[in-house]
Amino acid sequence: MDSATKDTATRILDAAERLFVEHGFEATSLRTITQQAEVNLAAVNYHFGSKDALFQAVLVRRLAPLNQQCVAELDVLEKSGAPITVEGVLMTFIRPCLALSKDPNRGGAMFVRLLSRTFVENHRLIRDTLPQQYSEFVNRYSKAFSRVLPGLKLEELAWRLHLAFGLMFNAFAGNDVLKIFVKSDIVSARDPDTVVRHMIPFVIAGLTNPATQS
Amino acid sequence: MDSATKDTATRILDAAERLFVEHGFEATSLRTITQQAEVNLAAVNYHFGSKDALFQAVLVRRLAPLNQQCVAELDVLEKSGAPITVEGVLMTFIRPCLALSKDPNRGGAMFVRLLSRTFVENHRLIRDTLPQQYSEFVNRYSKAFSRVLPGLKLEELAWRLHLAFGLMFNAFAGNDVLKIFVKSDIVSARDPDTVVRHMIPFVIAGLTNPATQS
DNA sequence: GTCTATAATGCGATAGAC
DNA sequence: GTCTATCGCATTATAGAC
Repeated sequence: MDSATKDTATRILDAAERLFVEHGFEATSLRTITQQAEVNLAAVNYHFGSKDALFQAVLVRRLAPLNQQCVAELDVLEKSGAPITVEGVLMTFIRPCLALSKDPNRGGAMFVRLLSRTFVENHRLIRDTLPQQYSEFVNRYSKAFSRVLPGLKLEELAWRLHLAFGLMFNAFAGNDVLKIFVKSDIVSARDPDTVVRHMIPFVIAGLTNPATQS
Repeated sequence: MDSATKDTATRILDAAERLFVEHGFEATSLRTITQQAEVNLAAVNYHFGSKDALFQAVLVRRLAPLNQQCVAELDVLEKSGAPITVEGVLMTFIRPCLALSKDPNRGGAMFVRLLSRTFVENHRLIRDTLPQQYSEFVNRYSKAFSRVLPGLKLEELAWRLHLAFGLMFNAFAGNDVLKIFVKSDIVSARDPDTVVRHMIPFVIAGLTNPATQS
């Protein structure tokens, strides 16, 4: 669908998504959003009610489907009867994220970065609304990983998942700035396939590591 | 030193550090900063020149010493003659960060979180000034890790360091929000010792992992 | 160095015509 | 649904007295 043919609400969501990830929520004004979306300033409050509500709408538009896809992939895996591995469970999360990252029409790459940024910003809207959205996600992945990592204590498993998902969102976000820690001309953190190719073995190694700090 | 006896510039730096990490740069006003610092509003522009310059001052106040400590620890390790391991190199980075995280007088925990947040926010001031500050840091750690991870191609090493340092800053930041991915009542991401205890084996496993994605 | 007062600008939100 | 105009408020920054 061409940009000019999208309705006003969608044009606002697209522009807001792009600008929020680029400059952050607070630094992005409704005036800039409506200007880039080529709609009237008052349209934001007409369609969404407030800037906060717009932010929430930007998130749930893609988060709900992404969430459902992950759970659906888990369903398929668990009902397939095939032997379930750590990599298998991991890929049910990575595949939908990767698809989102690579789909320009869905503004995917933007959104995954926005999600990562939103976590770090610890935004008030997210603290309240996002945990509910994710309760099934958390429960399903906790159980799935505990099945394929049976040797771990509950606390150890929780910590490894905490670190693993943090790493993956960070990597998907593809921040150029982190490249200052390595040769910046070697690592191109923006190509999703390359990111995932290096991310997977690193995460699996961390999750399955037999050693535990004394 | 008691808070009331600190000079104006220091009081401003302390308040700004705390508020920037709590609400972000854009969402923190000079009015709030000067109010919490119990100094006059005009003092910020007198001592620092602008809000941007204040932000930069907040960062370099702790970043420069932290940087030097890491390099100094690397010096000690490399001149000790003892066999150098991945964990040994890693700890030269983790120890100063951990010390900073645990020193309340240095506002340490606040600062490490601010650093992580600043990376993700990809702030314009950081894109320009921070890479210079870190050029020696990057060179030293690149060489040190290539010595203890001799089997890796240059690109593979760069990616692992990219992922490892991203993970560590993310973990040091101790964002509560990431806990929604795991049982939130088990993982207490705010105690630096606990974070490090779980972080170290995970990172080492990822760095030393013999497997490479086909 | 510290303060008051204020300039200059931008913000989110809304009223009301069409 | 869309638009103009504007309200009320907050912001950074500065001028100038002390």
